[in-house]
Amino acid sequence: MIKYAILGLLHYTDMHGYRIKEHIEQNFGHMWSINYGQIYPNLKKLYEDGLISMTEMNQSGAKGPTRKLYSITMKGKEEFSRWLEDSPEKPMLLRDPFLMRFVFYGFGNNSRSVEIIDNQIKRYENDLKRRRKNLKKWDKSGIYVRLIAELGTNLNEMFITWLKYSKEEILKDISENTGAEIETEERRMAG
Amino acid sequence: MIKYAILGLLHYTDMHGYRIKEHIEQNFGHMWSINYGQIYPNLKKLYEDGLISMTEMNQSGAKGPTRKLYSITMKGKEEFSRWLEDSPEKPMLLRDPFLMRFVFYGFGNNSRSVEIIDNQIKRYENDLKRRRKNLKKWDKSGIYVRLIAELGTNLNEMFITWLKYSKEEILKDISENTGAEIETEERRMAG
DNA sequence: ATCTATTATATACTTTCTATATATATGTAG
DNA sequence: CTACATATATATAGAAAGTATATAATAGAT
Repeated sequence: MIKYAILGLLHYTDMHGYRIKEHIEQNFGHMWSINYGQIYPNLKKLYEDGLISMTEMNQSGAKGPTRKLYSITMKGKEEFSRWLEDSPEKPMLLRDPFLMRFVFYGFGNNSRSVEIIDNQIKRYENDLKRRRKNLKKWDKSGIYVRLIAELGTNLNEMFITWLKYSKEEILKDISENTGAEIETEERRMAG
Repeated sequence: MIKYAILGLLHYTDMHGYRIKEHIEQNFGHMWSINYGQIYPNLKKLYEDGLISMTEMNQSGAKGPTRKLYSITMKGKEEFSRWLEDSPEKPMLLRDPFLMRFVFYGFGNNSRSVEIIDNQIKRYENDLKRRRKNLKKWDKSGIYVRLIAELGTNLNEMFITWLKYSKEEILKDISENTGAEIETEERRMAG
């Protein structure tokens, strides 16, 4: 899929690997993150397959080694279009180390869980602030990019609401079962 | 992370690989999916590291090759607890072949995009129906599992709302720029 | 007696992700 | 003026996650 993300970005303008990462981080960031270890091997493969072309830019005065500027070819555009109009095969995949832990918090220490939830709330409130500030910026990038940005803030808002609700529910649960909680605590200390 | 998911599940009861997959699909399904190719190598590794123990069950009358029943060890429980109380390092990762395409729909055919969006709406409305039907089922599984199930339906609802809103915005945009739309269509036909 | 379905394990392969090495130029602290 | 930090840029090894498929054993249907 990264392959197609790169082909998509090259529709806007020619880019080299480093710039592609910057671009993704600015535009998709906090929803999507990428790594050089994903970009460079993909560029290499795309080049070998003739989906992109390359020219080395021996820019004097610029920092770093010579840039390799990539450009999408006709063949690349064709394959991208085919992919774009395909029905998305696989369902959404949500992978979150916090949520992965959350399901198992019943086997752990309740007060530590509440602590971690508080941190998540802070984190996502900061994210939301930043998102809202940048929201207008996307208006000029076309309707689809704008809508994705709005989805980002919606998701963020929903998640914060759920986190706060969860915290209340957990605190209620703790105060209702104080005896059981002490028992778990003792078991934890013993283990 | 799959490693810890397995260790977590083994807190409930001893299980073999096939059962673990079933369990994950029933409980985390449509939010999380897993594969034998992920389970068996992980079980092997966990066993070698002494985090789980294994007994071969030569059950007469049962189908298939002998089951390998795994059980979490003290060492396993300790490592799991350490992980559980850790602060989640990495941010949420959302990977969706539909959304990945969506950002680039500006380079494609608008009516095809609307078609795909309609399919997504149908799909998530079915998901939501199923989720709501199963929601009560999780009440007995403890507060954290229940809350995760509620997050699932919240996410589902939010996404459907956004999809319907997006569709309207796109249709509005199309009717506002009919000239531009015809032009893109012509270009597409020529390419 | 053969075929299909179900239960179960295993592994090769690909893609994605993390970590780190390397090259070059600029700015700055000692 | 040298040494060190910082920014730009490419590259690759290795780990983790995900896909595809092979294999084995048994029950039940044709």
